[in-house]
Amino acid sequence: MPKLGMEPIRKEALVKATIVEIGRVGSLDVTVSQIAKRAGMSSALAHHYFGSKEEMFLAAMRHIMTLYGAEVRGALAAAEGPEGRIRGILRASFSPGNFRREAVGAWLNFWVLAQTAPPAKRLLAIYQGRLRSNLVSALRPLAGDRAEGIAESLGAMIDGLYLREVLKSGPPDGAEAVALALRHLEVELARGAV
Amino acid sequence: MPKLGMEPIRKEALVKATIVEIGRVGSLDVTVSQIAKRAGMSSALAHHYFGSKEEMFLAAMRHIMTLYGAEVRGALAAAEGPEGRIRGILRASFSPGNFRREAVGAWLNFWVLAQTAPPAKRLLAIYQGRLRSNLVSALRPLAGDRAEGIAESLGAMIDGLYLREVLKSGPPDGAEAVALALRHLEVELARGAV
DNA sequence: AAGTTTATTGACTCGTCAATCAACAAAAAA
DNA sequence: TTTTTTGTTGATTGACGAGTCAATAAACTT
Repeated sequence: MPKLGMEPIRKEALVKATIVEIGRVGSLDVTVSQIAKRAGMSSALAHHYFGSKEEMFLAAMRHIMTLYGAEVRGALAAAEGPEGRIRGILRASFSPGNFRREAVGAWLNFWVLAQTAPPAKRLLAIYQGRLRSNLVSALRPLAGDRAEGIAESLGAMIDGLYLREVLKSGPPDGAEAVALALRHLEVELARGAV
Repeated sequence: MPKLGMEPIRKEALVKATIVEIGRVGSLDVTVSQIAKRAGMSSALAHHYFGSKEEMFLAAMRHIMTLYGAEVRGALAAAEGPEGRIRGILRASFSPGNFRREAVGAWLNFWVLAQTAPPAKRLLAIYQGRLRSNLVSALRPLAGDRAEGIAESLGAMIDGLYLREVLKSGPPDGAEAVALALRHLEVELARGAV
């Protein structure tokens, strides 16, 4: 039965199952067996490919970040002018793919892990650095030396909206989140113009 | 040796130890033994007084929220005018007592729990309701029917700043957080005036 | 004095789960 | 064809930890 070249297929299945299960249970307390079962294999195989549960979760987060990064790059390429670029970043942040329950739940648990686990901390730093740099470079032409500060507060706003998304009951509403973030931005820029 | 009337003393010690240990370990995976040890008693006694680990953690969060609530009430009583009231709420949110590492770490883990544990969910809803109502009533005279929207975005901002606080390394800096939140507010209000 | 309530803990139960291992199967390489 | 590499799992290990319990003791009640 063993077909060759299963590794990437299995890994992808595990990564997706990890996200689903963590979203379902709401914490990192999911067992490897649960994840493996959802991915259609034994827990031993999951360990075989990833070595440890933490490694599995980190791979899942890398996957989420990769998708997000691709969406941001797409939006940046299509955007016209600095303001369009910022709108693009924000819309990507709250797009249905990234702002869905499971992904946001994964983020929440990732934050917990990043407090103490160095690999998670590093990964988070990379992500935050990219977001920050994207925001700053788009803001620079609009806000000059206020770019850093605005990027900072926009970043906090985005995180806060993610957090509220996990905590609220009811269906996700990316549109409202984008609206709030955009209003914040708009208002900051308007202030600069004054 | 048993002195009577130990219950409140033990409970308080446990509540404080819970916060410290969760802050130290960074997750809810602290053992009851660790907490009990820090509080200077056996784990059996901790179970005797609280029944379960979750109950213990909820008591810790109630404690944190009580302190915060007291500080907010104090600030509101001393504040002059609606804008002063909002500033008071924000300053209380980021005061050294509430914005310290341990407390913020406890919040992060509380959010995780509130995703799924109904008692935590209820407690969070109560807290969020109070914050929202405080903000809205202070904002009403300044922003009229935009009060709800501003309260919403200010709330998200506060959560986001808390989150960033746990994640960043280095000493806590409540002052900068207040500054960011106040700027956000100021800018929202300025926009209303236009 | 006898009985009850409160405080306290060491020892134990019971369950769970990450990680490992031995073993089996099929494809590819030699 | 033998050997090696890749895929796969059931069973097991080993550790850990929440919650219970029996037992001990001091204080308070009657």
